[in-house]
Amino acid sequence: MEERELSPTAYVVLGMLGLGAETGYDIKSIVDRSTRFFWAASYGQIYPELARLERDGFVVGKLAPTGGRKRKVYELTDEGRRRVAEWVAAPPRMPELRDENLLKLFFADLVSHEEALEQLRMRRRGHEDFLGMLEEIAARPGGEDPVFVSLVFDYGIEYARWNIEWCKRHERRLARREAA
Amino acid sequence: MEERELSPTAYVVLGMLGLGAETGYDIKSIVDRSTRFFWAASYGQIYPELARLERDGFVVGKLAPTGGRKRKVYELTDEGRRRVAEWVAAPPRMPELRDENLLKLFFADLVSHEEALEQLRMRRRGHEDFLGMLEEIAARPGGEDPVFVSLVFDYGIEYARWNIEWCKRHERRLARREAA
DNA sequence: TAGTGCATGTAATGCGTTACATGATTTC
DNA sequence: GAAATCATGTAACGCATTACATGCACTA
Repeated sequence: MEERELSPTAYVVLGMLGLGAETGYDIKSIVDRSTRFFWAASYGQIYPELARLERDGFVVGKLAPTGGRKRKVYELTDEGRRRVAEWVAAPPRMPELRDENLLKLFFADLVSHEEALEQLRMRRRGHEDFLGMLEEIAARPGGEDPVFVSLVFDYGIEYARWNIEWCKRHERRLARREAA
Repeated sequence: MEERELSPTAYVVLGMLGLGAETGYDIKSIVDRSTRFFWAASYGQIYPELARLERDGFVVGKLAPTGGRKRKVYELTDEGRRRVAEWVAAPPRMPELRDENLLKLFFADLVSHEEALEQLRMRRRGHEDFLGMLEEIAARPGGEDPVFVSLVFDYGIEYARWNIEWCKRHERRLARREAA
């Protein structure tokens, strides 16, 4: 009996249930405040994924309407819990990110030096906005997050700061070079 | 007349031709030594994309076999050149990376503290290997790269180093916490 | 009563990977 | 003579986004 491979998004669903999410809607809104920056998920994935995971016995759902409003709450089964834990502990793959803005920078030799430098500045501003957004989320009241949840949140903040510094440094360098 | 939207991968193809690549094979091997780390591309995308781009007038290809070996070299048209340049100069989107390993870390509260810490260590090692790979590529002889090509390469190296430091810092912190 | 938030889902389309299939040329 | 590299492509499948469609509950 082969174990079906699960997609990262399937693990997001399982993981969020593990951390206390109850409904599909729940999962989506938690994702939007947390993992979205390094792993997004849409309703178009979440609901069908919940159905598949239920079919395969990784989660169980029961109807729990609030008044006349349809609502289905899910829980991990032991099997589901085992699978997420297995995935979490498994060795990571080679880092491979997907950053369209970096791609633009890579090809910036195809435009004028001034436009290229401007792209670098825009990248910096993008990360400044990103940092602002994270700080706003951090400022919102809310219960204490689990250790690794806040660790990763902290990663986001530091990542943004590091990017801002990196951009500034190279903005200066390339501006000097232009003059020289 | 609406302008067809091009995918980031279409821009990779156009951009690589702009930087001197000639064939589909060429594009793939340059991608594998450069943008792969933040934007990969496979033959299954590159060849059909070249065909579409030719159909739409962004590139022109001509057959240029080497001996009996089939070979088609492509060039940007003015229109193609205009489109890449436009894309390169356009404002970037909100940063959004896709990092499965960060996802694992995010859910690490679902496993034991020891396993979670080990995941953090594995992340560090992953970035150490990544750094090693980049340094090896850097050490290989090869002509001078364009300014922004080497800028982005440098980004990769610094990104790896920053990640290693970040992991080390938090490994120490979480190890202390465990003792306390 | 209008707007926002809670809640569930589907359909169309497009993006991307993997595996497969083929064959010539160069280098060791 | 074998292995690596150059070279082109297709087919199947799965992943992900976007837009659409629906409707209840709460609050200003």
